[in-house]
Amino acid sequence: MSAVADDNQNRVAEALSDIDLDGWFEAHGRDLPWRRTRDPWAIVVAELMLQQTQVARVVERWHRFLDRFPTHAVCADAPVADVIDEWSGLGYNRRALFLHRMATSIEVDHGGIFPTGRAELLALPGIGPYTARAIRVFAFHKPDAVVDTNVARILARTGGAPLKPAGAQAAADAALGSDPWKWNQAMLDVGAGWCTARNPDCGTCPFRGTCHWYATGCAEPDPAIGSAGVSGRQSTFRGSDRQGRGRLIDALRRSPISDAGLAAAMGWPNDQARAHRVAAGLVAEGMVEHRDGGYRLPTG
DNA sequence: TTCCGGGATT
DNA sequence: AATCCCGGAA
Repeated sequence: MSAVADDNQNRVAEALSDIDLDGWFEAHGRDLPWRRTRDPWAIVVAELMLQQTQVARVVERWHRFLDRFPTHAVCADAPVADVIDEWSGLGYNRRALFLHRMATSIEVDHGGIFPTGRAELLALPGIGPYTARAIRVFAFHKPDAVVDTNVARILARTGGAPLKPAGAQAAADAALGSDPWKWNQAMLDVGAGWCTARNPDCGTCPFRGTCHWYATGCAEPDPAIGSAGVSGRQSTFRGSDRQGRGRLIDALRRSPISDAGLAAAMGWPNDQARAHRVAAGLVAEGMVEHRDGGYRLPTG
């Protein structure tokens, strides 16, 4: 934690520390399948999926993915195309690529042993500050506090004011309870089910007695808006490069596409230039191969 | 029909 | 700061 914690961080830590989150979790926490394992591979697969897909739909896909790639070694030995294929419908397909590269790195760089250090985890493809801490606490019971957008929203609201980037993580670190696993899972559940972005359920929230925003009658503006780590608005999907990329990857899951068929596959039959530009980006990322006059998913 | 969520990367 | 995906809610 920061040595120069400001008043807002201190308010957050006090507001959170007054609550028995472990007890709350026992009574109200969600019983999710990835909470029944401590296998780091199973947990990292869940965390990557949860970065982009809602819990209800991840459950089935998590089981299916692990049936096909039960260990990082199995995943590393499989063609990248198989992992991208299994990712179908989940969105943000490059995370399938990251998962395959991660599995390979664990084999090649870590002797097949899943690393536990924050720096080693951060160096793995697709793992950032949140996921590194999530692996450490959910697989290895290390005393880390995770800050995703849900937790960041709780921090800002309980303190009653927006936090700066360093302040959000520091406040969570300072508030971390004696059972880090339960504390973090409880925070994620409160953020997802009570302290929601729209229409928060303050009446039954475990923090209603200590939340500074609730004490003000939830006065506008919502302190979570613009606070560090809280996601904001996003660009439209319709007509975006992302949409064309998604269409191409989906087409390539079925069969290779010739240069001549590229624009149509991406949904831009009248814009060859755009199709080839966006496809070139996918090639550069390693999501797609271009050879023999066509595009295909990478086999390596 | 538009809006919303979600962390990592460049 | 912008980009990356898709389904479900509003």
